[in-house]
Amino acid sequence: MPGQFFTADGSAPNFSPAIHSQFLTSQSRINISPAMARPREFDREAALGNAISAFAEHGYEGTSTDQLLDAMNISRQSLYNTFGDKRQLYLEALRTYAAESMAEQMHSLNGGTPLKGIEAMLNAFILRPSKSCLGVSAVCEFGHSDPEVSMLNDTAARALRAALERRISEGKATGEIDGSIDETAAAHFLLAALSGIKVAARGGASLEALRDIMRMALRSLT
Amino acid sequence: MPGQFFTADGSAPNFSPAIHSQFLTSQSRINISPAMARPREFDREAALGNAISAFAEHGYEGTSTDQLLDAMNISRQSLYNTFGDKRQLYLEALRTYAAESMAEQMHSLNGGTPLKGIEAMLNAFILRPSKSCLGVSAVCEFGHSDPEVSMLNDTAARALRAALERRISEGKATGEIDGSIDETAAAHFLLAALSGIKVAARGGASLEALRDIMRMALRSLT
DNA sequence: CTAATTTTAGACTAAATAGTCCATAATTTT
DNA sequence: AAAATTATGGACTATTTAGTCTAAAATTAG
Repeated sequence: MPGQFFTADGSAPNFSPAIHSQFLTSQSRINISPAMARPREFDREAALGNAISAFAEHGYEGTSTDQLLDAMNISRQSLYNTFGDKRQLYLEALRTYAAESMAEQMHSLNGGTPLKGIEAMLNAFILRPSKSCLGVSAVCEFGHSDPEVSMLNDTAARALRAALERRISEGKATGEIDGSIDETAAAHFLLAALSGIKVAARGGASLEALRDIMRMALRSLT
Repeated sequence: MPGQFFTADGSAPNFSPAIHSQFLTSQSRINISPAMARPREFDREAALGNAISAFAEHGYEGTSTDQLLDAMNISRQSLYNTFGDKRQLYLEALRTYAAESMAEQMHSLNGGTPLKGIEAMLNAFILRPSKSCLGVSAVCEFGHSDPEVSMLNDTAARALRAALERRISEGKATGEIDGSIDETAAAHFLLAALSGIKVAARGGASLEALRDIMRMALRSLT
């Protein structure tokens, strides 16, 4: 099928344009001539997941390209061909991490009653095997000095706060959450409580300590 | 006065042994021979303070020696003579930052009623001109992978939690804080709330948002 | 099979980085 | 004033880093 979009491993073309448009010229993945190329041997998603872990563990500046190659189990050339450069890889890692963790959090948040949903959202992180969060890492490393990084973090935070506000309103309506609470304030607070849990976990806090934090945070809603 | 301890600028000898013993051999600040040397022209504390700001703003890996020189306003040689190397400078910065912020927090915490003290402690960070915290930065950058960094952070956290527990007990006794609250859990929570405020501030949250977080955190105590 | 194309591994490059060295200037005791 | 000593600035070095290039292997269409 000449002229068709193509990915080596047979997976979906995956042309989220915001992500990949920048690579198109240099990679020219559009096939015009007849002969096909050797397909990619590694799993792009898996490699990206390993990059996410590496960056979350050591930060952007603290992760060398050699470390990335090692963690991702791909060759140097594959990294640059597939992900552009270190910064583009980082931005894609952050974008992907934000999307994935957002999906998980939304899923937890929207299950059960409003209060149970909020509890599940906080608890989801506590139950996670890895205790490092690329989002918090990025905020701490860059503050709001890097516009692209900030944009990704701000967008994710805004979406999560909006979802929290909706759930809090709902909880107020059912009486599960104190009617005098301001939704915006509570949403800010719960996001901060989640960050607090993440920082504590990153510092080596016990599961019991993390549960303490969660329980006390929930107390403020009733 | 031969054989006497000496600091160039006439300030106190400042031999907190835990801090400086490591430099003694390489610096040999003990004066035996008669002639005196040129005194240091820069203010050690001020230079260290600037290093703290630089590290807090960009992290350990993200701050180059050139950036440090620039921020501290000293020469390359002075940095290495006075502080050892980049890592020793970082550790001293972290140690000094921890001591100073601990002193401030203790001061706020122990003023007024227990609840007012806790509020003042949280509010102290909100009111601070600089919104970056070297402690949180270090935890996020290194997790608990670096023993020396971890030790400094853990010690500071333990001390602050102990102080919080005492104040919470006091508040329970006076009835200002709900008697059913577990001191340890509440101390864990308040420290996490402070971290949450710091991460939010680092991400560019408004003062109003930070106050929201503080108010909601205090709500959980009553 | 052959041609076309891309992956992979590893050599290579240019820049940045941490840390050292050296000559000069400055300061204090004798 | 002279000697001793140390701070300073800048040149210097060795290492690491991000990123490029090359050559061989692999894979698929024709």
